[in-house]
Amino acid sequence: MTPRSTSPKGKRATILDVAAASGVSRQTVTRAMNDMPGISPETRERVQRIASELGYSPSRFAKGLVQGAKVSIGLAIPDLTNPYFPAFASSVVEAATGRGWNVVVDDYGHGTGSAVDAAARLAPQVDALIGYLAPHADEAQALMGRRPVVALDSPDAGTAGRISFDYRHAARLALARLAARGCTNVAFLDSDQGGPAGSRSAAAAAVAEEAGMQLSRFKAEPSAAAAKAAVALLADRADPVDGILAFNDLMAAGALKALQASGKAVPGDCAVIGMDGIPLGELLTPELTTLALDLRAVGRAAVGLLEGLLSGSLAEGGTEAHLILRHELVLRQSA
Amino acid sequence: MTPRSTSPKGKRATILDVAAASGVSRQTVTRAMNDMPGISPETRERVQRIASELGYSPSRFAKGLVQGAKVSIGLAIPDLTNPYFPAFASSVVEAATGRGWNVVVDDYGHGTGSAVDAAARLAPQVDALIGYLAPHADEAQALMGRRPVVALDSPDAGTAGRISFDYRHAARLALARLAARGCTNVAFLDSDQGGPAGSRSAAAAAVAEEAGMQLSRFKAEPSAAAAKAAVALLADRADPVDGILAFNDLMAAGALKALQASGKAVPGDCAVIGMDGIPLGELLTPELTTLALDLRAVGRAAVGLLEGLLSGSLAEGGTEAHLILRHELVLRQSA
DNA sequence: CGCATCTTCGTGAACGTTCACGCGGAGCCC
DNA sequence: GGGCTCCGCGTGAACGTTCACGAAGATGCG
Repeated sequence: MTPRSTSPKGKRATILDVAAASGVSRQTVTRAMNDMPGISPETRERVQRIASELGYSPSRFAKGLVQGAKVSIGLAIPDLTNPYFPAFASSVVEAATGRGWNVVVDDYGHGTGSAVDAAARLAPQVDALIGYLAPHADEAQALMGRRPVVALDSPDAGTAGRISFDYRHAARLALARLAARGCTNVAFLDSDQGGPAGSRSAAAAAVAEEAGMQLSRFKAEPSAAAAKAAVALLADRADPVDGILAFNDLMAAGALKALQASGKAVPGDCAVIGMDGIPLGELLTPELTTLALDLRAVGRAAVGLLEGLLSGSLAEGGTEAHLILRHELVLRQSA
Repeated sequence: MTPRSTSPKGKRATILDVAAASGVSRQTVTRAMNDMPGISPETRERVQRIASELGYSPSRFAKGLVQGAKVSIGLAIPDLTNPYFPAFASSVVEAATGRGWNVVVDDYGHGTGSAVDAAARLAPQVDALIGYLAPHADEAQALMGRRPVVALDSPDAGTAGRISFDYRHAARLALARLAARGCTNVAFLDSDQGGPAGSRSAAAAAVAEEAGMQLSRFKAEPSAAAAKAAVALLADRADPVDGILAFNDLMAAGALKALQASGKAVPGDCAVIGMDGIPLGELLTPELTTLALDLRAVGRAAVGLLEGLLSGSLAEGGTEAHLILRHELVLRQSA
């Protein structure tokens, strides 16, 4: 098949190998491979054929070194298994691809790693970083040096860019809805992770206080299974809750399962509102009312912010590179 | 803050800038940055401080060029929005990270792109490729040249590695279950995408024929919403189906919604079996019986295969680098 | 003191590619 | 035929880093 096959284990073919085998110079090989002008069609085709036979593919390092790199960004995500993050990642990848950038993904959720590990892995590989980095956003920025970092949900981080969410606004929408339904004993089903997680429940607590509503708080791991177990305990109490606002849609899904298992009607006996608006919500029974985020907008915003920072058009200390997005209440069946 | 700050728009600081500012040579800077021996603690610390002040971060291209690259692999995925793929991607990322590799993700589903576009974007950036590439796996391998490609669900592709699934086995499990439940009018809810998609329905048809079962076939886009719409039409027919085997879990979820909307009991009036075993299935009502894949095993297998191909320990033409995985029937409520 | 040894640091070379420029020959016009 | 342009192609330089080696000074030992 291959006339002069380099040994499978030997060094990769370089442009010089191709040049020698073709009887031309480096530059002509370059012209052939990159479809540049200044080369005869026959030569181009011959060189391309020989390159293919030799299994030559140009070194991305050499190319990047001389050409000034294609931008590649890192995406640090806690857990691709939680449906929220792929939805977000998808929009980031789309926006980045549209700009001709590529995306290196690191999921630091499995194992015992933290966001810092992900940042450390990504830092030598990328020109910029987007990620859910709390509570280690500052360390991540340090690892990246001058290169821009966009931290999500870390409103107080010292990163070049930030995207956070107006949880007060979200809590207001949700609690108003629950109040309108006549709920009087509402629980916030919180994540037991530290970090910015707290801001969701803190906002809910503050808003409840403002509104004179009573709001209890329960914690569980931010997974459907853990939420289900936690709500199962909750449901059998003497003083049952009649409304649940969950940390995220996954936990809300677990809550629905638990309520259903204990024979409670949703939203009749207990209304449930989720948070973030992942597509999963529509498939549940009953369909999940949720504080939805325009997930594609989040990704677009993150990449757009990064673009501004990379190009330097956003002043570094001057204008705030801090976007605050708002949730919107999507009414479905569960509340 | 920064004594001699390079202008925000100026070229990035190089190792020479750091060397000059520190009054030492390139090599000493290298030693300081990489924690190599042969440098005094004071010098090391001083150089590191100055490097940090200058915002210096080493060029990954220059580094890769001289050191022989860190492996980075491409992951081409049709649609991160479909929960199956993140589940798969997650395990690939985990396995790759464990080996010190990094993963460049390309989602070619949004927009009008095909797997070829993804491969073309990834090819200059990576040392190897994993992906759902059908029906263009061969073009992808061509774009990658000698570098190994592991194609999933493309059993006949000419790629260096392949991972495919024993759909006959899966169909046998599912149809046997439906038959045991007494279903006599079973439908296969198929994806309308071409490619290897066909092999799922073809296997089901063949197995049904063997078993003397009747099996009709309906197509829809492989999304929950489209499946719901398709099944809604199905449900009102004179001769209603009493069992549905779906192309994937997402379509099965849509089917559940449609049946529920038309007042049919699941599994009483119509049993439903999904395919692939994504976590979503457990959250549905009724919980979805499905042909589950060990998703983490799939990712591990793909990365492991790639490792063998990269190291050359798998002969190129000799032993088959083709893994065939089997689904397993997970009984839940829907069938 | 003489010599070896260790520590600390610097210099040439190399990695593989593209960019800027230069050179020879063919064709054209006057 | 002289000069011009255009086509096809080749040569030095540069990108930023690390590797291999060597040099200068300090230290130790007999």
